[in-house]
Amino acid sequence: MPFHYRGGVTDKRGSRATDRTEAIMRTTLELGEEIGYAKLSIEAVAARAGVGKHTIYRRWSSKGALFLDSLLSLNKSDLDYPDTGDAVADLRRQIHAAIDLLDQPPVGPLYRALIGEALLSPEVAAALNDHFITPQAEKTLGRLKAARDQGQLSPGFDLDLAMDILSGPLYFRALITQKPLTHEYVDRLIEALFTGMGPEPKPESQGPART
Amino acid sequence: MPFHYRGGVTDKRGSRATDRTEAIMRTTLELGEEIGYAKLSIEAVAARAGVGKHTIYRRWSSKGALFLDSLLSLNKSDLDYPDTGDAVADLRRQIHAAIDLLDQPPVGPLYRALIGEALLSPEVAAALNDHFITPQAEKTLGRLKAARDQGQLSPGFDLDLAMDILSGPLYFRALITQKPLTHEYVDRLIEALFTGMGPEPKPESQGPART
DNA sequence: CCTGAACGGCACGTGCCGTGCCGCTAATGG
DNA sequence: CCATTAGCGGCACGGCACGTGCCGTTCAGG
Repeated sequence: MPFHYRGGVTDKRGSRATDRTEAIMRTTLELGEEIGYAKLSIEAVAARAGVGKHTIYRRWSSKGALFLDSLLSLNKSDLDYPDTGDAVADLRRQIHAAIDLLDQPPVGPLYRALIGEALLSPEVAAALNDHFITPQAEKTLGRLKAARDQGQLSPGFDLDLAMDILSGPLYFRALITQKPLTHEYVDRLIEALFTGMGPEPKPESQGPART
Repeated sequence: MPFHYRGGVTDKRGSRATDRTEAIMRTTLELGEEIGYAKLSIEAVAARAGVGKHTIYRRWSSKGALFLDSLLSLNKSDLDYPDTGDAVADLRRQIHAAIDLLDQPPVGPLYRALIGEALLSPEVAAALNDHFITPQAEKTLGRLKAARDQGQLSPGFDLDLAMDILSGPLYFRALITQKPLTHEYVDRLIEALFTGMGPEPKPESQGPART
């Protein structure tokens, strides 16, 4: 069931409506993979899905809104965090899972396009933040906070900044410089975050411990 | 003079052609600020600039290409790096200048839209990388490399990773979470990069505290 | 079974795209 | 100084997708 900005919250729609909704989103992803988001048109989705354009416009206010819902409908597992007691290991595992999902085909290119659309459309940006970016960040922040409360991180640990340093470089690579995201890169990033890349040469290279 | 993907490299165009080119780019920025990039149309630019559509299409292959050139034409100083001998201070100064230019109106919203367009158009993405992202990164890498060669950084210092950690969080904030970029934030980021945010409370100093 | 909301199909007006043509302008080279 | 010619503004065109209106049909809930 989509977030569909238009359409009431009541949602007493029956099975027929649900069928249409799912068929439209499925077709959207299908066409999106084939021709790319930029060339995607609501007319084409309607035609292939065997649906009237009204049926789409009744549910979504724009191509971006439709695409956002379609993509998020894939995010079944929702990238939930493990909590094994070892915060760094949990972070590592979760971020590995995130890049495997979000940076690889078929989702990767579509997610990339979705962010592009969000940068051009404030409505899509707000919806993307509310329904994906923020919830995801909350999970990371929650895990970090638990670690701090358990004494695994210093009391003054800046959760938000750590969050940015964990996510920022990944988005920067995926969206801007378009270099590959690998597990190895994530590991280097995490190590750098915790041990620093100090102006003075580091005493020991490997391991999370420093000094 | 624009990069204009179409149009020969010979460029024996006279002053009239240059006048038109500059007028078009000026009008593009003007209209872009007024109604936003998304609603910008080449027809509207042509009309306001008092120019035929051909005159635009002769120079640029797309709205994105025109917009890219128009924006880059503002980047006079090119965000050149100082080299005072203190690498960290130089980095700090340069990044402060960068966010003052790129994240504040009028450039901020336009640059944001440009990246959105780049995420939807491979051609624009390639041109943006070639003409701005990569050159800018090279400058940062060059400054870091000089610092490493001078012994201010450890011999094994990962230049590329440091580059990502310096840029990534800023783009992440500006583009994704849409939180403000302040000099104070940049300072915290730089400190975290070099000193780390260690898993265990740091022995000396009071850690990467906010302040 | 009945009723009404939702639906598919079709058509319409609108806006912008990218291109072709036409007559003019102005920079260039002899 | 003038002839040449590329570049130019203006206009029109076909094409496409948008978003909406209408009409007859379908189907789920009462």
